[in-house]
Amino acid sequence: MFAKIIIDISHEQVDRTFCYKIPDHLRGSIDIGTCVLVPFGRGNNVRTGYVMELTDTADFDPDKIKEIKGIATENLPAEDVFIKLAVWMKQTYGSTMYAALKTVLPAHKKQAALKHKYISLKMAEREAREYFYECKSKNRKAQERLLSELLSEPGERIPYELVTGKLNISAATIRSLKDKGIISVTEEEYYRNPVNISEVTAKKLNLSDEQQYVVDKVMNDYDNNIRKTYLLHGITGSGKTEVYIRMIEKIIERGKQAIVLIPEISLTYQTLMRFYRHFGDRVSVMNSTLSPGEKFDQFERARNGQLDIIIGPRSALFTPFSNLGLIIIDEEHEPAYKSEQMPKYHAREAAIELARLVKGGASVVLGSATPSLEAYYKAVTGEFELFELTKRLTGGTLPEVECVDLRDELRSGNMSIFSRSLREGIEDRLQRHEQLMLFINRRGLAGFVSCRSCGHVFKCPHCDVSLSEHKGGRLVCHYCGYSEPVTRICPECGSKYVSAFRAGTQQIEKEVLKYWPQARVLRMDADTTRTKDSYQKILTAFSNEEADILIGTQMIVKGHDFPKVTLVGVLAADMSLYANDYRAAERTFQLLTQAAGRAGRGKLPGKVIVQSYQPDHYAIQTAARQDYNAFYDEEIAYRRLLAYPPVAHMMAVQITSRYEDSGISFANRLRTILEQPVVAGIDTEDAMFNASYNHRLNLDTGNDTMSAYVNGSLMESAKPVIIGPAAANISKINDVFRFVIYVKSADYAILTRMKDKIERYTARLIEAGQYRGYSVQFDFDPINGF
DNA sequence: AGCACGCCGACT
DNA sequence: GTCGGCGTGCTC
Repeated sequence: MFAKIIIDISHEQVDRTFCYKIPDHLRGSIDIGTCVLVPFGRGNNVRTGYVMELTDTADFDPDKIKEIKGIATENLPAEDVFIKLAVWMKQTYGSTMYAALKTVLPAHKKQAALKHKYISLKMAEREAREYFYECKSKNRKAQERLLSELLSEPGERIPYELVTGKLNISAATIRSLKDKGIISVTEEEYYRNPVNISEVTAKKLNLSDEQQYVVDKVMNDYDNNIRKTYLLHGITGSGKTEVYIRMIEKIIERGKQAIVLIPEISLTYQTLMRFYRHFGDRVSVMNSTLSPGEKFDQFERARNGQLDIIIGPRSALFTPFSNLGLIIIDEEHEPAYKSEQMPKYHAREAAIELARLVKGGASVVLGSATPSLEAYYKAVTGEFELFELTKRLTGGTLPEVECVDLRDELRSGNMSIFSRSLREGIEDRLQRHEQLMLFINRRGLAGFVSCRSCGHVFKCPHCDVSLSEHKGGRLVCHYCGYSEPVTRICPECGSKYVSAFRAGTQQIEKEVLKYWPQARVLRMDADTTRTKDSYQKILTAFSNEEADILIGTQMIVKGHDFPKVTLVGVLAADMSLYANDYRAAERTFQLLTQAAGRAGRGKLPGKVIVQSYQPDHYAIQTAARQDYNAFYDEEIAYRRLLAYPPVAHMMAVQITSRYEDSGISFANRLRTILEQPVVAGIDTEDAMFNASYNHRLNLDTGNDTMSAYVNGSLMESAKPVIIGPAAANISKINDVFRFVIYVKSADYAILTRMKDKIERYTARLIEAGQYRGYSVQFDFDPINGF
């Protein structure tokens, strides 16, 4: 009957839906996402708009509702794809259509001028001057202001913004002067380009057999019209970037364009330069430091065919190329690919969906030295094609890794943060004038509590995650709400060395200077990198050997070459192991592997010393051996056992409330909604859900052993498991209380259905005016805690 | 954004 | 009274 439509005007005041009637002859051909023509405003000017919602009831004065005029046919094909992507996002991750649309159409917010408008005199100067005096005498103040400005510099043109801004002249005044032929408004298009290199200077490197195989396979598939997702698992230094560049070259030869996603632009400056040197001004970059205008212009350049490649963070996915052929996601495992705003989409999944939606389809290439469990799982099960790059091209050998047991150190009376082995190593490097890095793993510093004598960590008995110490003197589990009182005596060994372990970069710096006052130390953490270029400055200084020791957090282990570094010390490697989420081991492995990859990149052999209280933990052991497959096997078994992603899926229902009590009771009400057995016949959607749900539960396992096993394992967890509500990880922000319910199921579609149920419930509450001070958000397969 | 409505000063 | 510029507010 009615359609809620977003009008295609980039202005905040009309940035919402308007309700229109669907005429009979258009019924059936209008769906969510359809681009329609509608009369808008007092003049009933026809504008394009996007259908966001179809409803049977109008929430507006029926007499004032206008009819949809028709369907916009000359719509940009790229835009169409993005509307579909927005619909997919809304359905997959749960958000308003408007939020999904805003995410996907960044060009929609056109704050910056694509064209610069100028105002100049059209009339001859003498005539204009006469008119100016006329205005003066007739008290046409606005016209007088404008003309006086124009006549002060005849022949000059004044920027339009200056006229409407500083001179405070309304558009109506300008229009009337223009209609009288006194002034003319000229528009000049120009694009800002953040890349200032236009020469192609890179020389072609010879690919190794491994690299060449990947390029050939992907391109052969492409030419044979096979579109799929590839996972490129290549150890650090195995030349992934060169593979990307070669594939992009070939995609461009076929008249297609490519998107390259990278986690954080500031961290990969060298990589960026390689792309610039290869593709000159056919490549552009998108990142958060660009102004909205620059961002908009890059999208326009892409739309107009001036670009072949865009490099940027996850939002670069929404670049409106007309013939997208390839999407590359570098460092695919990085958590930055998951959006923290609604819709909480994952760039990897969104890229795959986008590749499916674009005309002719696109290929997706994921690259990482330490692939996410998600990607590797899909590679193992055959959904992605796996490539391995096993040889280091940079020549350096893999470093020797030594694991130190900090419990032993304590037992032999060493209370310092440096083990004897690490101290010797530092001493040695300082004497030989070689460089070293000290890496503190600060992930998961939420205050896990452990025994420094035996390494015992306090864990939740139901969830296998560590407990966090809360102010109230209790240890609390953030997954299920379990809590127990804090004890200061270890239940395992009876020692009194139980504490929430904390250590920061400052303490390490202090400690270093205590032992080696002559050492030149650089420290890199959130404090020292607050200003704009400080990050690059510190790295450059260290690279120029202005310091002997670089101390830092995660930041220092990402993809930088320091040939003089021969020792990397990892202090407290297990800090991130007991973060209270199921991805703790995966993150630890990734960080340690990256840290280890920093040593011995030049001619000198490297050494890594890993200190931890749990040196036997598989994440530490496998990272020390640089053995991804062994890590994967252990980790996937754990995920399977506890039905965590990627084996099963997990939906976090995140609830906020102004009041603690009503928040809890609201959360509990949501739980009962989630628990309710779905009775067929209540409504079609629920009936459909019920059918698919039962169908999935009764599904028989196939004959094939592998798939039978996978299905069998999935079968057990297809029935949704509801955990909570519990207080969120951060239980209160700005006096708003936060709660979370987790639902696990092997079947993503079941979770989606449950999300829809909640959405319908909250919609009903809103209608009844009983939804005061709450908000509900969804996070599927969450990466960041709530 | 873009349009019309209505207020207000100036002129018949 | 009337004409026309200019600011304001609304758009299904």
